[in-house]
Amino acid sequence: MGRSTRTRITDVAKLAGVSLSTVSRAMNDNPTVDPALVERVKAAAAELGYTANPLARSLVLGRTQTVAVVIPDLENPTYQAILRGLSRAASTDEYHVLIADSVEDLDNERALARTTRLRTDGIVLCAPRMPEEELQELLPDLSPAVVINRSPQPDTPVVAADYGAGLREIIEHLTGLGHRHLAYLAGSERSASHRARQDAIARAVAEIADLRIDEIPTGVDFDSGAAAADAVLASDATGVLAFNDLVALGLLSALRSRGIDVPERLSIAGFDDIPFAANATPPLTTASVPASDLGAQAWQAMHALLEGGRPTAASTVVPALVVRETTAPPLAQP
Amino acid sequence: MGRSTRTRITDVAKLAGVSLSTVSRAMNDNPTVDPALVERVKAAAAELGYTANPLARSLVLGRTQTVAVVIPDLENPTYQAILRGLSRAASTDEYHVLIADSVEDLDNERALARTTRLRTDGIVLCAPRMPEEELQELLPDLSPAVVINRSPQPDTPVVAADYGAGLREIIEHLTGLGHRHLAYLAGSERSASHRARQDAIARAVAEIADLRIDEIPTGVDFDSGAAAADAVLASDATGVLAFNDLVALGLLSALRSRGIDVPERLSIAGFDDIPFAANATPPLTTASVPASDLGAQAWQAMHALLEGGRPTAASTVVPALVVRETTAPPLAQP
DNA sequence: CTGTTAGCGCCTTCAA
DNA sequence: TTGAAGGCGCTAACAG
Repeated sequence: MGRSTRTRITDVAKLAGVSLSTVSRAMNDNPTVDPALVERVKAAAAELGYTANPLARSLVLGRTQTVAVVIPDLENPTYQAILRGLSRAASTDEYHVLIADSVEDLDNERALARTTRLRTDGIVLCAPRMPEEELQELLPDLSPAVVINRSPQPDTPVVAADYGAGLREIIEHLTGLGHRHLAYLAGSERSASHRARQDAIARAVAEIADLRIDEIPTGVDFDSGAAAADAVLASDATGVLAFNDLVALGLLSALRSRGIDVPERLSIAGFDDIPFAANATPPLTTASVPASDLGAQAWQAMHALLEGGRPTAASTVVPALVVRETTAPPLAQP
Repeated sequence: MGRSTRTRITDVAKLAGVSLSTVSRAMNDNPTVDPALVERVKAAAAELGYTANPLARSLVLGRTQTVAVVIPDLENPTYQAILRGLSRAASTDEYHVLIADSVEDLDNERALARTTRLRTDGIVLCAPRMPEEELQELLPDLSPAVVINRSPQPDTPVVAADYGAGLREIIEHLTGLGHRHLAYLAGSERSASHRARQDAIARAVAEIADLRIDEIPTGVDFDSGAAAADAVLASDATGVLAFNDLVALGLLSALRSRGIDVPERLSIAGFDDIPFAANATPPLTTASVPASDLGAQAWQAMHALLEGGRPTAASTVVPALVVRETTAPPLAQP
């Protein structure tokens, strides 16, 4: 790099007065080299500022020390946290991360996964809205791969948050406060986490007396949440289960600007516990998904695949209910 | 990838009944190939699902179609936005992004920059707190490189937000409202943007009658802002210039929980316009730094370096004042 | 323990 | 227009 062409292994060999294979061996700490030579070689390498060209090594070794991460949207705090956890964990093991943001474009997603995989040793796929069959068709071509937040896969480790369990905690919190009519602001219909929540809702409705939960199709971002305010009010629900914190915060903001008190008039619970959830006004009750842990665990699974060779068991993280100030008992009915 | 070893160029050659050089030429759309052969080769390639191994190409072509991005902290919304803008712009030009999060570790930062650069065609360095001399020593080894949010560099394009101009706008906004005693919550002393702001403050104090601005060492995150509440109150300032939105929001939160009204009792202005600034309560007045544009422009500069060969002029983005509801005229003095 | 040789998979002169 | 041969920079058998 820099101005002239980089120094190669032969330059070091020449300076140290040995063959290039000795240099290679010495630089890789191969024990079958005379310690005196090792020293001479390393001195020569240091003098020339030599580092082996990683590309050439990759080609011959068949590994790049790099993994690809495909993320649907770098703007979403949850995916940012996953990326961060993954990136930091990987760097601990001296691996690099190639990042691919599909910008929520499903077609793009497959292509990106395929092409980035070619440049790396493995891929971590975070594609919550890819149809299941498409995923199953894609995964064999991607191996070794790790998948985040999807249902279990045949030959691929899955690292997922248990959205159903998290939602159940929230529902129990609200029913415990006395709520019997809730609204669920549904995000993307196609996501696995949405299905997990629907299951949790169905079970809760079956198990908890008098409980009713209306589903309101909404979206996944702040503006969607704000836009759902009228529908929420029309539903007469006394508590809201938002698809995620962004939606909850959007709804919260829209309600406040209409002069509607939260939690007095309406309780709101989010999901994820993004950084600002705790700093909202009022602070948001939510289920905390340790997204950066998800990323770190995804790396552990990938690392096991890469070094160990055998897939680890699927790992699940359970969101923790965080009760803050957007939930309270419902108003006494007249 | 997948189970067996990938198909190589010779497999395609065999199936198409041509030499491997013809396959190479055909796949790269070299015009000196018989159209009939091109078709036959591409059909064979398609049948085998062949794609040239990017590693091998990289080695022989001397380019990886990848750039490295070094970021001090993937948790910071500004850097996230820079990464996002950069990543999306680069993918438009068919480039990949290798990401390196130095986790605010300065030693790490240099090493990371050097090693990731070896695997890529160029590097975008976002290292606001690296000492200037260290940067100047490092950059020649990194070329081609682009630097974000630093003062101009000898042979390296710099893409920067004009923090001084942004702060000046905020100061004028506040003095226009009648404030004459402000507090500046300083972030990291070593960052270039901090120096730019100090200059802006010095100029403003010299030019605007009766204006006084106290500097309070604070920090760069939410908690630092919250922790500065007492110092701010003790200063008797009527308006606050926060180092960034995180600090402003932290201060805002701490003041509210002490029952102090913003903006009635104290005006607060942030900096950056991170996603939640608009949704804070009250919505935060700030200077909007289009961080994802910064990232996109950094890519443009890098792309020019990579393809064009010559550095582009330094580009600067000017933050735009966004007046929301945390600033108001000061209370009339008794 | 060290040097020579053969690739990793591909692109690209050089001849034909 | 096509094929054969060399080499990108490195590692790993294979001899010595």
